[in-house]
Amino acid sequence: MNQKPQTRDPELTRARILDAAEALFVEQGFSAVKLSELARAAGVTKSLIHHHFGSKEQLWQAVKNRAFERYFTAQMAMLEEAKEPDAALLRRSVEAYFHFLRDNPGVVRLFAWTHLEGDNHCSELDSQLVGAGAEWVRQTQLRGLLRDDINPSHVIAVFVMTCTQWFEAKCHHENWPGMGSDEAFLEDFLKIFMEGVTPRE
Amino acid sequence: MNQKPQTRDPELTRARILDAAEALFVEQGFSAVKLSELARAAGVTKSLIHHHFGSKEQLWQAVKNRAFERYFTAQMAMLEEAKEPDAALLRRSVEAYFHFLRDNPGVVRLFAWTHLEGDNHCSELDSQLVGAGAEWVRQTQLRGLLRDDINPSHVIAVFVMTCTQWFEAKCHHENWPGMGSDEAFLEDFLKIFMEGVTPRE
DNA sequence: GGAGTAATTGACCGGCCGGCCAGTTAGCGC
DNA sequence: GCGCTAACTGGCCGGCCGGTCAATTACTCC
Repeated sequence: MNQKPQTRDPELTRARILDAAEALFVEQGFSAVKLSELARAAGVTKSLIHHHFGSKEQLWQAVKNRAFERYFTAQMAMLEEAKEPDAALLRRSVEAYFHFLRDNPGVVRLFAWTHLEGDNHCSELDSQLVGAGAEWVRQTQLRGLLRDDINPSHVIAVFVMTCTQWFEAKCHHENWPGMGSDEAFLEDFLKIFMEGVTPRE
Repeated sequence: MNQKPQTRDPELTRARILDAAEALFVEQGFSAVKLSELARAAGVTKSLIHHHFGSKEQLWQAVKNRAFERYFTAQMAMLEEAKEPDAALLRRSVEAYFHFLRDNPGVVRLFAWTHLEGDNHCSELDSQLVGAGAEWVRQTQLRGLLRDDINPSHVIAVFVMTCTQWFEAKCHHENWPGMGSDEAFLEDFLKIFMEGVTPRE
């Protein structure tokens, strides 16, 4: 580093390291990232990374914690904005979740890396989300607005997983014949999903 | 190697290397696997791996090609066994696919590693499967047995993606409150999915 | 203004990696 | 039986990794 005066701002330094680390870990996964490359991207030296985070592994844990905390906070905010639970709200929630993932592809990739390493630490946060969402579905079922022969957690799981996999596998399914755009797929998924969870007359 | 006589069987050697490689690559991903560990698991030396496959990267490509070819062949066989397309056949196909993935967790993981590295080579094989499946859905729609306002490829995509993500994210969602077993989830998914694709009277 | 601390740096280290090389030998064809 | 080739081995190498260490210095507190 030769241009910026060596002023001290440890909080800013930690944030820059975490930002650079997140970008590289999301793109390449833990093992493929080199600390020398990460240091360069963050504008610091490797020693400083060790000073602030201890080790590469601890930095990786910090990146995941920060990202999942952010995800949790954003989802909780959406949940708390929700009005009276009914079928229309469920539909809007699915749309919002789909658009959130579309706008945050890093989240999707981070989940995939985390699943592959068998790390279920993210459940500690998002199980509260799923629990709250399931309670919401249960209330809507009690009011007769959603069919009540389906496990409410499974209702949440179906749309969360379909949306997540859509964005994880984009490089794969975009070559399948006849596949439509993000919005076209969302529309079709909602047709199936909303019809499937609505009680029959 | 000290016990087995050094008999020569290059086909067997290649198969042993590929088997060991697949197991380790599926578990750890390309970057984290060391050739020394792989050689030990295969019962050969590193030099022999280079002799047969050229490089670590080429071995990884060979592993993926072999695995996706196997997946393709198995799915094609199931497609060709299929009787007259109707809603019951769609249901049985979803069940069969779910059980295939349950019994082959390595396939799910290999797809996830492949997606993360942005490799869409697997599309070259399975786009034929999706095309055939979509044509099958289209015929069923024409007969009035499935609702015809949904893109047939999206019908295939919805169940393929939900099933895949269910097994990829198992370590994650098994901690969500209220979640059921594999079969319980499959039952609920089928309730939603089959109701969603069936035409209303 | 000086002492002390923590932020920050650059050099260095031991370990380990992927790949290569020289050598051995199983086995096949003549 | 011999020549030849490809299967197979063990040692070695240069490069690069994660992490450490000694040193510098920004900055705070007294």
